[in-house]
Amino acid sequence: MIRIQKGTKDVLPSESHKWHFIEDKIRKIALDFGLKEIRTPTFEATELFVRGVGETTDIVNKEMYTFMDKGGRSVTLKPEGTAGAARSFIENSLDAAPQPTKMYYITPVFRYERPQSGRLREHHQFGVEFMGSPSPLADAEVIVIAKTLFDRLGINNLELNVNSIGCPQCRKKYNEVLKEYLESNKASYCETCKERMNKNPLRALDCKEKTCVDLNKKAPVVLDYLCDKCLNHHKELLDILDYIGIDFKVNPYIVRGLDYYTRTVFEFVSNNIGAQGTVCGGGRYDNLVESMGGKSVPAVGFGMGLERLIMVAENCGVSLGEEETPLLYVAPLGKEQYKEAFKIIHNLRQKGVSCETDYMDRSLKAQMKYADKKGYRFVLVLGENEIKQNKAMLKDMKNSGGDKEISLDDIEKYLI
RNA sequence: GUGGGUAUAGCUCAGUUGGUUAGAGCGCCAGAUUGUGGCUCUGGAGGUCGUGGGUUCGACUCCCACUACUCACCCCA
Repeated sequence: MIRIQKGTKDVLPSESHKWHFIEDKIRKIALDFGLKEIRTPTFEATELFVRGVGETTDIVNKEMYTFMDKGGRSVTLKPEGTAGAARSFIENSLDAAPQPTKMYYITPVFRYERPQSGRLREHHQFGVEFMGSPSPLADAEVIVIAKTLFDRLGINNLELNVNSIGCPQCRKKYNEVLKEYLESNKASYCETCKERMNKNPLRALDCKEKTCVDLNKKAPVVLDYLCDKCLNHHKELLDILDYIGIDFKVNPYIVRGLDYYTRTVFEFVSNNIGAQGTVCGGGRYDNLVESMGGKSVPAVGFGMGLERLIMVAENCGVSLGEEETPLLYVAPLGKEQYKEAFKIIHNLRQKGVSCETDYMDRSLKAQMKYADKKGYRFVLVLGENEIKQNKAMLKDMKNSGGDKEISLDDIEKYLI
């Protein structure tokens, strides 16, 4: 038997309705917020992600699905959604349309990692990208979009963490000070933090080791090193969030693992889906479009892991809709009635009625069981007499008193 | 890439100090006076006990290796 690939998942017929439910909510939110969907290819030139996501990131260094195609091109399965959206924005001159450009997508993304709870090699993201506005109102609206989805799904136990990592100028200054502090306490930090000092000093602040946590309490904080413009941007965002009543926590330790972020970074975190608790992560990326060869276009966005979202919903008892059930099951009694049953359902479907009949050659009793298990609301029993008289009993499966005799000519009128 | 745990029916799991035909519940199929679902009862199908070695008269059970799954680290949604 050939088995499914490591870190990938089937969405089975019994659970696909959950995805439809969430996708419907997302599309409604897109309408409410003025977002249009963008669909970019599943694979792109490897170079796009190397330059977009950042050469030093783990995603690019060890997690990409990269291969040579038959024409000798190096291509990569998208490891995130922003780079492709930015590429398309530039390539199609989307800045020629009224700005800002507000886009969303629902897409699979691929990363070669060791799977664990809440982490897959192929997962799906709902992403939002706002291109063209430097305003903290754009940051706020992006955050509100994510929050609105959680609210409309009934998920209310996520914590919003907000931080600013400044622009390249103030971040550079901060990185030096931080590195100095880390180095001066190097002996006391854990092994992984010692490595982080060179690779990505900010990450050391997020360490969970007790000794590191204690040391970090005295470490310099990014917010103290922001330039005036970055600090104002940050303050304005917090002010807006406060003003409209969005709960959040300023968390100077949150750091995103993609190089393109500037200023605002944020996460919605859950504490009941295991170690990988970040359901949504995003922030501002004011330099990405320009660095990829476009104009200087400020932007802000997020990615939300849909598998994680479903885990959160299920772990806190939130319903993700119900399986849709069809309307009418037509049960033929014998060989002579099968063709007539098939014709009846054929005609009803032209009128938009969802219906089904048997072709497993089952007894009436077995057909009744089948109709019950599949959740049919009505069953029409079709025997020799019924066809002769052009009348049959319509059985109401939910309410046994509701059975009635109907004409076979206008069945659809009786299906409520 | 590193560490821990697990592997028996489609699913969830029992299986005694190693003992001969490997079990249960759920699900699936069929039946309970022959044209009526849900509840109940009866029967049936379905397993080379993850794979390969080893110990033993005998291994689902003990040992080793491999593989897969899983949780965690790193990192990320």
